[in-house]
Amino acid sequence: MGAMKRVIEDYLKTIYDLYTTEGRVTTTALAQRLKITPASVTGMLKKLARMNLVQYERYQGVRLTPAGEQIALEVIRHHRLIELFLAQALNVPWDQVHEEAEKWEHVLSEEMEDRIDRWLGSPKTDPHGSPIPDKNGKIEEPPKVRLSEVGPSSQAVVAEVSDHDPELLRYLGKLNIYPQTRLIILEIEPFDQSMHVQVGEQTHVLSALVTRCIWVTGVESINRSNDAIS
Amino acid sequence: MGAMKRVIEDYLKTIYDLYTTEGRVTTTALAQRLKITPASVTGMLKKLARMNLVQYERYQGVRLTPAGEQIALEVIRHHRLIELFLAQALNVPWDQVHEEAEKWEHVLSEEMEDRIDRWLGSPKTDPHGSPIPDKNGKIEEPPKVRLSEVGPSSQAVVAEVSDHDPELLRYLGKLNIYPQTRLIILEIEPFDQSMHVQVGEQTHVLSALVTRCIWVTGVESINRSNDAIS
DNA sequence: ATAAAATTTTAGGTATGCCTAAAAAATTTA
DNA sequence: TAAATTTTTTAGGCATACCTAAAATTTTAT
Repeated sequence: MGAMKRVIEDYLKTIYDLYTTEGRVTTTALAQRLKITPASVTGMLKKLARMNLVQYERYQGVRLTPAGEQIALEVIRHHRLIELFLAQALNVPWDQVHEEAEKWEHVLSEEMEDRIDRWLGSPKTDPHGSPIPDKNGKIEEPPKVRLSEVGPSSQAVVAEVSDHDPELLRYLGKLNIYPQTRLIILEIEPFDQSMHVQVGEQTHVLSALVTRCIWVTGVESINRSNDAIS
Repeated sequence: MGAMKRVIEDYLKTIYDLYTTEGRVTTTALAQRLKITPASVTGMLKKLARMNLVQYERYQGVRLTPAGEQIALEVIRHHRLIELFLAQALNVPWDQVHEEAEKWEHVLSEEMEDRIDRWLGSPKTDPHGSPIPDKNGKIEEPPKVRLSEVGPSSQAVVAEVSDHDPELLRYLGKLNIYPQTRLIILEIEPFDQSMHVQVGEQTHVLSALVTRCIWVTGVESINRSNDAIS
């Protein structure tokens, strides 16, 4: 039982991701993410439960067991190390590294994982700012909020950016918005929540669709009457 | 028809290899290489024939069609580029690159293939001296002979070394025998064909098992009475 | 040339991961 | 709270790549 390594790893990784972002992992959500039918998901969850990788009760959703979580974190570590390696070693643009890492993550040996980690100097985050779990599966999730939650007249630093849509990443790249970039939130249109944001010397207007995909830390409001805004 | 990319590519690659080294590709030989039963091979060959990747007639062995050969050469190109990239970018010892490349070769995108090729400067051979097919599937096989075929009192240059056995590669590494290494064949024991070979300043005795795994070019006999051998 | 041996194929079967359609359970709405 | 809706599961199937055992064919030996 358990021949198709790739499939199992994709289930566990996706369950981990849904659990940490949504809180609850439903059959339908998994089916959508994995692009298969809910019926197939139910069948597979039973198998994963028999392998002690997930805790599953009918109609109650799934959770990872410690064994399942360990595998999920290993795959995520692979994924993020590969993303950063592709970006740094081969100069692959940040909007392309995700798709490739989706495939490489399942075939990377421990030995190569270690070598890549050493080559990169044991990095803490990938090109999108996502934290890289360490060898023991420990992952540091620093507190962060969506840019869409930040009020006007404040500043913040980009922590992480959604990595699934290459189009979004190319757009942000054009705007010079990357992890670590300092943003100044000038004002917010009440009508559609679009946000006037200053990046370096330039000002951009970001739609709510975009600000929801950007996570920031170190939010501070700018109270003093500002000298050179107008 | 044709879901399991990895399996198909492994068949085609193995057929290509057996065809170029043995001349004829039998069901049993394929079964041994792929570590499955001959019955399974027969079944798969029928499928590959229906996909127009091989030419197959019962009891007559297989050959690749042009379409099959193209895929085989693409996989081989992936494999050898990856081997060299691992060796050069990550310092992976030459006895370990093969195993990793066996897995990576099936998940490498064209885009990354190109990037790796450019990073390496469009190399002609992999770490074991095997020629790397170009983008169009053209592969240059320079004439070469097994070291075991070379007579005594001659010199030659290592062209290629069998890459399947890590143990052998570690042994050759210890002896400083790599592609491009100049060898001087001093004498050959008539009893077991073991060969006295000079590498740089050192002399080693290589068993026939080893000399059959080393391919050389530029064989020249050394006729003049030599000054400093004894 | 025929018998013996080896190779290859056929026949029938398994596990896997997916599917559709229908039934069961949970959730939402009125 | 009951009815309507949505979600989830069950039941039954399909293709894939593999297997074993037996039959067919080819090759080798005498």
